[in-house]
Formats: sequence, C-alpha cells, structure tokens
Amino acid sequence: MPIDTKTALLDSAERAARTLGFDGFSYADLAEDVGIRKASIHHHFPSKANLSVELMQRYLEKFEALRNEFKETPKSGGVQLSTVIDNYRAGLGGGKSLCLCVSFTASLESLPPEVSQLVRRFRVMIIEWLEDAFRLGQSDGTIAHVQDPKQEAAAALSLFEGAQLSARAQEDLALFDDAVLLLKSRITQK
Amino acid sequence: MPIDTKTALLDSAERAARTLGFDGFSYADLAEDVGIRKASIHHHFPSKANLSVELMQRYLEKFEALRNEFKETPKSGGVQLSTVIDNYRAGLGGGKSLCLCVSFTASLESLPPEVSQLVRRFRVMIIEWLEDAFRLGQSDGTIAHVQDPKQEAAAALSLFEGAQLSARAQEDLALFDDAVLLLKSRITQK
DNA sequence: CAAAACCTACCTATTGGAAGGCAGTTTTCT
DNA sequence: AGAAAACTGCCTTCCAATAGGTAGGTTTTG
Repeated sequence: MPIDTKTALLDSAERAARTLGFDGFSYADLAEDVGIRKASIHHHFPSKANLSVELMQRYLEKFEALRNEFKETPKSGGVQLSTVIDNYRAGLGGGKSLCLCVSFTASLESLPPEVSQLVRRFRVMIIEWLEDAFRLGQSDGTIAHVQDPKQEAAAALSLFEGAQLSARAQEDLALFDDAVLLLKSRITQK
Repeated sequence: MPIDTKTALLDSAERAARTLGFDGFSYADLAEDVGIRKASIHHHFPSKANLSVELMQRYLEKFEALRNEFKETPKSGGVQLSTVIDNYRAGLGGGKSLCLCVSFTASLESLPPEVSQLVRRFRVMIIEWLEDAFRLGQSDGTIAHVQDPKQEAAAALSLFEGAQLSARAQEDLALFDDAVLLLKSRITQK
C-alpha cells in the first residue's frame, strides 16, 4: 500500500491551493495529479467546498499539534519566535507557494463560511503562540525591547504573511529574509 | 455622458479582482455589472490576460502619481509614512477588498508574465517610497529609533500587506489597526 | 461616411457534479 | 461455518452551467 488515496488528494489539493489559489485548480487537475478519475474524487469529497473545509481543518490541526509540542517542552521566547519564522519561511516552498491561510484569505469569498471560521481559528492560534513567545522573550531576555506582547504578536503575524507575499512576488526567498531581518535581529540566541 | 465604458469595465474588474481574486470573476460578471453584453467586453479587452495587464498598469500609475505628488511637496517622514499606512487602510474597503498587488500576488500563476513584472515594479516603488520616508523620519526626528531605513521599508511593506490580510480574514478594520499600531506609535506627529 | 462601440448568435473546452455499476472486503444473520 | 447484506473505493457515462472567445452584423458618434 503506497499512500492512502484520500491523503494523496488532500496533499495534491493543498499544493495546488497554495501555489495557484483555490480557484486556480480543478478536480480534473487533481485527478490527473493523483492518477484517479475525476468523478472518483467525489467519493472522497462530495463537493469542492467540502474539500476546502477538510483541507483547512487538516492544516489547522497540523499547526495546533506543532504548537502543543512547544508548549510541553518549553523553550525560550526567542527560540519559539524563531521557530514560527522558520515555519513561515519553509512554507514558502522556495517562493512558489503560500501559507494555506494566506491563500484562502485572499479568495475567502469563494469558500464556504466554515472555512472562514477555520481561517480565523488558525489566526487566533498563531497570534496566541506569538504572544506567548513575546511575553516569554520579554521576561527571559531573549527578545529585545518588547513593550506589549499583544501588539507585537499582531504585528508579527502580519509581517510573516506579508513577507511571504513579498518573496512570492519575485520568487525569491531573500525577500522574505529582508522583511523579517529587523525582527530577527532583536532575538538573542540563548 | 456618464462614464467611459472602458473605465467602467476597469473599475468593475478591479473591484472584483480585489474582493474575489482574479480567478473569482468572469466576463459575464463584468458584463452584468457594467450593463453591457459579455462579448462586447472583448472590444475593449481582447482577452482576460490583456485586462489583467491594463488593470495592474493603471493601478501602478495611480500610485506612482500619488508618490510623485509627495515628492514635489515634501512633508516630514512621519507624515509620509502615515500617508502610506492610511492608503493601505483605505484600500481595505471596510475589510472586503485587498490591495490589487496583494490579490494578484496570490494568484500570480494565472496571470501573464507582464503582470508579474508590473507587480514587482509596484513593490519596488512602494519600498522606495517607504525607504525615503524612514530616512527622512530618521533625520527630521518624526519616526523613532530608525536604524536602517532599507530594512524598515522592507518590513513595513510586508506589515501593511499582511495587516490587510488580517483585517480581511475577519472583515474587521480593527485588525489592521492592531497590526500597525506598534509602528504607528513610533511616529511623532509634526 | 468611417470608425468606434455594441450587439446577436455561436463555439469549444472545462467546470463541478449526478447516477449508477462493479469488484473486493467486512459485517451480520442463521 | 456459510450465505446474505452492507460498505468501500473506484469506475464509466452523462449533464447542465459556465468559462473565455469568435464572426459578423447593426447602431451610434465624431
């Protein structure tokens, strides 16, 4: 047994959504990519709206799990912040893809309200993660001049998502690095 | 004469692109919105790719003009930065639309290479504007603790675009304000 | 009058989706 | 245990709607 077909479909759809946008791919594309007939996809995902929900659900859960990992084995604020940054950088796929949350936010109108809800939950979760990181970094001294962790978190999330757009616009990871350099320089590796 | 049809089409298309994404609207939608037959659109824009180019061109020119205005009648760095922020905020349309540059960046793969080029030019222009603003703010004292204007500019653009996404995700302008608050608090109104 | 603007009428390809079949596995009933 | 029923995963066939686009004629306008 190579790979579960449903998972293969989700993987393919996620790739497509993050590189082309949700309106940028079709069931036909998925079918060809996975090696299945187009109509068979409906067996796993009755509708494309349904697929979008399961896609975002899985994505959210994956990052919630990652976050919980870091909650249990506490690291310094600086390390936590670096981890989030690295994750957003890695999510760029060399400048070709975006965070699913970013991509879905851009075409939110084409998506069922359930997805909007999940996107919001995703954002809240990341914000909380960042807020914790900044608060920790403030007290353990691994992030310089933190005044208000809440404000920092809101700004940081926007910065990361915007930095992904910058990098993607020129398909160049250096643009991402440029955008986060200032923030990164406030981190004391400890 | 109410409005030039071509302009009406561009306006409608821009609205659609910024709220639904470029793949989220069709010539049929435009036709209904403007009150013209679908096929007639081809008279003004032979292809949708063509439309996307003219759309981005107009958008770029509009902001270039705005920028030049500020070049001729020099204001303080803080005021210039505030102006850019306000523009990105206004561009949100109450949380329903995005900057065309952001929207196009997300679905860049569906667009002709000419648009990628224009998107890049747009970004470069904004970055230069911001860089000038930070440099000015550094010397005239209207923006606090500016170390490297270049780094600040790159971070600021990402921040604004990301802040737009944040606000749009919840259709709430307050999210934009949250994200830019930290930066805004560094501006001394003068 | 000529050009520009717009129309009707089509066209082809693709969209997401419905309906029903069929082989293989698992569950249930006797 | 063995037959029947139900479920799974994928298939083929079909479909109405929509996509962007073309051809050629008619109206409007400078």
